[in-house]
Amino acid sequence: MVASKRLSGLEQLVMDFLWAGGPASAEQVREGLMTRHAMKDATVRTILRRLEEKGYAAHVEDGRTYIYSGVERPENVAMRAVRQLIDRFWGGSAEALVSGLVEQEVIDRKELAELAKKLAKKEKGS
Amino acid sequence: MVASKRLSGLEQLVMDFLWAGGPASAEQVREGLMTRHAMKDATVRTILRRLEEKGYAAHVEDGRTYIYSGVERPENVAMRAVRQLIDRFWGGSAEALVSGLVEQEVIDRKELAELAKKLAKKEKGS
DNA sequence: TCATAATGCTACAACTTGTAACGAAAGCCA
DNA sequence: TGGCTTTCGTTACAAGTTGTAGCATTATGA
Repeated sequence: MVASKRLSGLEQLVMDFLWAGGPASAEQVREGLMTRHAMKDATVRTILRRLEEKGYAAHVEDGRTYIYSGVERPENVAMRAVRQLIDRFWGGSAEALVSGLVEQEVIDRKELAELAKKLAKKEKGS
Repeated sequence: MVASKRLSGLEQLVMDFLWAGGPASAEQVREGLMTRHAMKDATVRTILRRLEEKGYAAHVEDGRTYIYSGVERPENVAMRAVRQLIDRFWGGSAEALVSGLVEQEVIDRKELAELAKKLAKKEKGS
């Protein structure tokens, strides 16, 4: 199943935690997010359950404990999100997005040139 | 005000229409979206009103008719969305996003190189 | 003045979101 | 072995969002 439904703010927070920190139990998630967003035990569990329902997370059992992790790698989720934006705003052209990044000075022309060069080399290498 | 709240599916559809087709009356929006999503007159109006509340659209009056249009240019909205993704998934590095686009073959190495060259030239020109 | 067109105001059921209580089962320690 | 603790399953619930629209009001032109 492809994780495609939208995530709420809290759901995003939890997924980010899992993506950044790797697999974790409900309690570990709760502790890890403590400072940024305090929650009761039951609340974290609800969020994790919903993330499973939406297809973003899954768990394996370690004794009596559920260990949750992201189903897909974040790169894939991220890329799907970017593709959607490209389709919606740049008519499907990734080049147009890159141009936009340069025009809006999110990325520097020089750096882009360097990067392009580096990536071109990499091709020969692989 | 900065349009920052999330848009629902239908709200997105309507904004896309306004962005693509320029300013339009409620009736024009309804007709324009007819095939993709039929709605009663009152429904379109509700959506347009909500888009105004959320700061995405605004209207001017033409006689008794309201003409709606996007408050911000789509490029800006798009770029903000992309930036958010970059922060969330690529730790704020636009370069990392571009690398990802190449790795996932959303954009071709050669094309990127061409584009980078073209953009570098453009700089001198401007 | 009467039909028409456009807006304003209000409503409402279904779904989502954040928050959590309560209870059951399963180990662990005295 | 009988609680105490941990962990999960089930259920709830108010507030907000979403899609959908009815009805009243007000200009406007014939």
